[in-house]
Amino acid sequence: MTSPRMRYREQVRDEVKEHAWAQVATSGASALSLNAIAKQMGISGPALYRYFRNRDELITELVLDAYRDLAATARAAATPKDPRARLTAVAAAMRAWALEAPHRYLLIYGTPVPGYAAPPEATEAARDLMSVLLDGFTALPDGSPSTLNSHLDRHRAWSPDETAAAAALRRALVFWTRLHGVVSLEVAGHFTGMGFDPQLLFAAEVAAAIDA
Amino acid sequence: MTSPRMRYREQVRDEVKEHAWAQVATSGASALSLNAIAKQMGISGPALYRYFRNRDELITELVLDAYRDLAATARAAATPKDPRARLTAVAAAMRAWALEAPHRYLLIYGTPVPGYAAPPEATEAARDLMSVLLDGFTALPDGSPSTLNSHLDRHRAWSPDETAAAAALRRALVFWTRLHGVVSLEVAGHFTGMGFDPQLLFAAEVAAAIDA
DNA sequence: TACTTGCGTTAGAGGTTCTAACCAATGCGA
DNA sequence: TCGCATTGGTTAGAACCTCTAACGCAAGTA
Repeated sequence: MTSPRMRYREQVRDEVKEHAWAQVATSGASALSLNAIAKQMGISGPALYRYFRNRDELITELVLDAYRDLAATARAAATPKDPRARLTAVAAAMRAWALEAPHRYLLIYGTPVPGYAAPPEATEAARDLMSVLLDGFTALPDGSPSTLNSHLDRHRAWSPDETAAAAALRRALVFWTRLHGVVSLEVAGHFTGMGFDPQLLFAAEVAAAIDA
Repeated sequence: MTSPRMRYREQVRDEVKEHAWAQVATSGASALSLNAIAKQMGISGPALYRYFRNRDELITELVLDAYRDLAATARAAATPKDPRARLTAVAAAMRAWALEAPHRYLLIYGTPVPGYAAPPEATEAARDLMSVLLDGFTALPDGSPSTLNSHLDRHRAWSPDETAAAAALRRALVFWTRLHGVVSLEVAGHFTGMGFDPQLLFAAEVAAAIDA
């Protein structure tokens, strides 16, 4: 099924994406230029439109790749048997992933392009990530009681696990938002100049979220 | 000191900014076009360069205005005597401010433009905002003990209040990151389609942060 | 009243995305 | 093995964008 043409096509697409990532890393997604990528590859601008319908499609692919990579990274880090240690490891892996390439994280969680709708595959990857978190919390006692529990019990459409306890849903959600709170401020540079060590704040928040 | 020319200049600058805000709200900051603004104002493109050195300078002004407005909004909401009620009110006001104009919030806390350095006035406004939070927590008992406290006590350069207790610093910081965690995901649309009510999650997180 | 300063203009350079039209080469079916 | 459709490259060009240069008019100032 993989005709030589298909193979070549995939190869070129990958090469384009590689250059795109390099450009995103240095100049951000908003400055991504198909023309510049073409020039780097030694071909002429419009040639790229044989491989990507337009700039948005390329960016969408990058977003999707990032989503899937983050989910895979989280899942790969979930090795410890003890749920607490597992969640801690997952959190650390996610932060490391974000710091490794800040703009990759921001491509997912930063300013969205208005009018841009995330493709279904993105929500799928998001669910996959959530299931890693949920897996940790279902193996843990309920945590402190919360009025949120019953609400989430009634609105659990987003949950990757139909049978998960409401308390686990709540804690996974909170884990996510708190982790994102610290990491997103860190990668966006809002801590620079403040003087403290973000790592310590992060660790404290993760520990608190695990017992929330 | 306000010569008629100065007055006119300020008036035009304000009008430009108004159009810029409208454009940011609908198409995001990355799509902001000086040319389009000029056309809307009935003048020709390059004329705007008499008022703003370049596109970046305009955006910087928008960012600054947003920063100051957020800080002022938070301060204005800090009316209740009871510190808990005060912090709750401040949090609600900040969330409302974000939801009122998502792109205004994202202009501050979203994806930063690489190579863009926040002007000193921005950090000033950030400190002002922080002082509102700090004011709430200094009026509250220390909360749960944390290893972070001593670290922050040693790295308190960012604190608007020299004499604030380390525990208050920690809790203000945590309040900020948690609030941002929920609000930023909400305004970026990451909760849409999940089905639950972000308001309830927010309220729960604020309550938890106040007692952190 | 004379003059400097500031604000507007158009022209244009150089960048972008993306479409249209064309051509060569590649791989596939007959 | 040959013919041909498909694919991937090309250039030209339209319609945007930012920003500079050069110029002229109309203000406020001395």
